[in-house]
Amino acid sequence: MHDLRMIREQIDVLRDGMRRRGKLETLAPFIDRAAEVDTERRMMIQAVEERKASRNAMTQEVAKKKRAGENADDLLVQSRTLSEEISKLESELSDLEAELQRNMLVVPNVPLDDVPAGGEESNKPVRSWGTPREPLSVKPHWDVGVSLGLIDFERGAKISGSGFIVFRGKGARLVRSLMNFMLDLHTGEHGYEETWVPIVVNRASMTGTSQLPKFEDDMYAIKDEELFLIPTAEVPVTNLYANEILAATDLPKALTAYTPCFRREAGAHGKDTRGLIRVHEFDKVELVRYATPETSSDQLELLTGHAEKVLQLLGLPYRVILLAAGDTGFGSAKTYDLEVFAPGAGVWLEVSSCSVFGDFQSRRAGIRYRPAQGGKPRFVHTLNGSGVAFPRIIAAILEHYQNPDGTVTVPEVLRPYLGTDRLS
RNA sequence: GGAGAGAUGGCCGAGAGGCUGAAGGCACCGGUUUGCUAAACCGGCAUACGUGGAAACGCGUAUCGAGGGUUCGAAUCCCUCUCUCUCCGCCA
Repeated sequence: MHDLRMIREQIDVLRDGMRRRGKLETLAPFIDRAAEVDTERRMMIQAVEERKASRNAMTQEVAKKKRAGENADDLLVQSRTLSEEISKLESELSDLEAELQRNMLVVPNVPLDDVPAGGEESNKPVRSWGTPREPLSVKPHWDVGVSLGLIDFERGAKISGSGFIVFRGKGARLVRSLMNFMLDLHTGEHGYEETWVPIVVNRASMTGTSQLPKFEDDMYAIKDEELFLIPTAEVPVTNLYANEILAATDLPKALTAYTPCFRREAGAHGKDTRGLIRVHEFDKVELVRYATPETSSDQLELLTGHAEKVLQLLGLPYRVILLAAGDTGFGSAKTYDLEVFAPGAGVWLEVSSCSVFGDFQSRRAGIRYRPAQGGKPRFVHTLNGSGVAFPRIIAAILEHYQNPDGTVTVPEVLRPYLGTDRLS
């Protein structure tokens, strides 16, 4: 955990941010307490360091006397007393730091100024692409997927549980095709470096990208190991440069990764859970960018465009929603959701969430860069977005491309990967 | 899983209780000099926190894998953990 200090001038910014999220009432006590603790902490640091300074002086003096063969017993006694005081004050100091951190870790990021205040109802459609089919004019994907032999829900539930999916035949190959198509696009056309990362990470990584401590219940943990299954490749990929200082010439840095993602979805039972809409394990290609503070807003537009490109090439109608402050994720400063229309289920499905985090994650994870003219290291800004999540894309394909006879036309870009132009 | 060795600045590498934020070298940056390049020489070159300052920068504290301990004092001694390497076992 790197840098969660309360900067006194920031209190108003934090409070305003929480107000726009509609969370000021619940979070103000934490912010106010953090500010108090921070003041105490600074005083404590001074008290400790004063004593250390005089102890150091004594130590030098002792060394000098010893070399000169003089007696230093009085200094030894004084120094010992000082050391006892110091260790007492230091333990108080570490209590204060723990308390500061506890308070700050539960405060979400401050939304950017152009993020609408309010909750979900204030989400703002930004643009849309393509023409959706008539709602409920086709069969839902859970019917077609099963009847075409692409998805085996029962056996997924049998071997793992509800919300775990088995794809078979062309269905399985479709998953593989999506992975290759998306990675090829992002590495070939959009300049991302492909990475292949662990899907099990430690607590520090989970805290670095701000999944912890808030969302521990949403994660699968490996018993007795302090390891977690990742809910998104954002976690391992963003943490790749944790506690490092990058060169200015490294920025912007663009990384992509395919991974499975694991989410317990605690408390989400019964809501939009049919078929492939909400599952515990799913696949996703993720886009991660590191940028300078000056460029991060533009980088969000760029990254969102890269995710949109996937949907355009797949020919799936979608819309882009700017999330209101209250609906924006914990660590995000601004988020665009990409939703595709699934005409069989009759719903818009979020397939990507593109966010800029400012220095919220990089402070926690300690990701910095050295500005070009050799200045002090600064925190990078981090961004990420799905590019994109598979199951809902598969749902959309099975519905949007469904023919009257129940077969499904394969989007052109996938044909080379899937080896067929029709699922039947 | 068992046995052993190790972890020092961007890199290499000394140091083995006090005078070490850390020798020396390399890399890098600035300068001098020499037709250019190169070389030589001189200088600079970690991070964080606290504090003062408009700033330049100053002062203090901490940091030799991490955390604890011993000691007046720890890179140096002790303990725990993590990671790396070698050998053995097991294994996709």
